[in-house]
Amino acid sequence: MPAPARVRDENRSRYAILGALTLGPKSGYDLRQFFARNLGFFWSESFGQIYPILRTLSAEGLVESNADAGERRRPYQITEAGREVLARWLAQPPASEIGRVEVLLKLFFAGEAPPGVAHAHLQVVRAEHVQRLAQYEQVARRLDTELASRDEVVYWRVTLDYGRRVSEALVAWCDAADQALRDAADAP
Amino acid sequence: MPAPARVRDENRSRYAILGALTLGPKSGYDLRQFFARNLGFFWSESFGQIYPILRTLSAEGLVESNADAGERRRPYQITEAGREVLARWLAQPPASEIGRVEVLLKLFFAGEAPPGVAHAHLQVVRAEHVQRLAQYEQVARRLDTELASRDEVVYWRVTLDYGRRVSEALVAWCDAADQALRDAADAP
DNA sequence: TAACCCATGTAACATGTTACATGATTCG
DNA sequence: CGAATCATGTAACATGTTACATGGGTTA
Repeated sequence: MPAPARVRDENRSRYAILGALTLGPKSGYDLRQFFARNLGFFWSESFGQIYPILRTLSAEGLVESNADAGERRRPYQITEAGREVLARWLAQPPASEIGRVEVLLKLFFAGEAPPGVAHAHLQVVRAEHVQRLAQYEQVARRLDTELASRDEVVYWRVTLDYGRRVSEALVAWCDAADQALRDAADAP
Repeated sequence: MPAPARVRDENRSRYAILGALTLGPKSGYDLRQFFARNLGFFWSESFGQIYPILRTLSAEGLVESNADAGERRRPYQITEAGREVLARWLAQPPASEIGRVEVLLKLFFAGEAPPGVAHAHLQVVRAEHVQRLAQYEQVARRLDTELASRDEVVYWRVTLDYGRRVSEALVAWCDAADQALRDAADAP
């Protein structure tokens, strides 16, 4: 018998999965797609997390599945107990982000790198956020049409707006930073 | 004999430590403080990482220490080989950030939470970034005075500016999001 | 001398991704 | 039928934090 995959209470992936299931029953495969398609830039889950967590959530009675083991698809749905556990977590103050921003590490020490490296990195970051902004516009259109009537749409718009504002700020930052590097190179 | 702590080439903490050592010799304790004080919002390292990594870097000849084992302080300095390895890493394109933003997860599913939760979360985030902005101003003053003459200061300013712009964008986002939630509550 | 910071280090745990194994189904 | 995709699942690895153990130095 394999050791039961212990999953602590604080594990955020648990709650991400419970949250996704409030929008309708989903299999492990569906969950993966849900995160990739709807929250890709802010959250992701891999199969290596999803399947074990679904099993423990099921053992705890927070989700359930009608499908028998071995069946082709095993969609899970959230239980009433699961909704309560989720609601409690949602109400806790959010942990502050202590992100590790690789490009900033590379820029901070860019004096050790060949010249031009900082500029190249800024171009990469800029292009990425320009592309994100385009994708956000697609999502915005969906929120204004097919999803506009849903109660939760205001929360989804707010989430989207976070992404838009951050990406806009970072595009502007890339431009300003590039200019600052040029100025410093001109007047040494 | 304990199994040697394997540390892969791609481990970013290695390079963060090498980078910090380009600014002068540092012990494990110093390194921890260096990250906390200078890069706290963008990068952090814990002792559990620092000490084992210092040992492997030393075994690889990328850093060295004059102190004997057991001495009170063991400051390490980067070697020429270390500088080369670091420079190679710095020149690689930065990995794109696939951050997991807890507050966005909580807002996305806030329809499942008691009313008022979203508002409370936004206030927490707002306060945090207002505070960050104040700290950034302190750093800005140091960059304009004692550190102004250093060659690398332009890179440090750029790093700081990233933080400023993101925090400013997020304060504005909190205000706008709060307003949007109020509007939605008024006109249901 | 007791309390507190400095400093190094380890072990246990938590969390997460990647790569693989396996097989069903669909579609050209 | 062969290739691609759907779908579940596991094992190995990578990375990281937290909590603890240990002891030297400083100062009230």
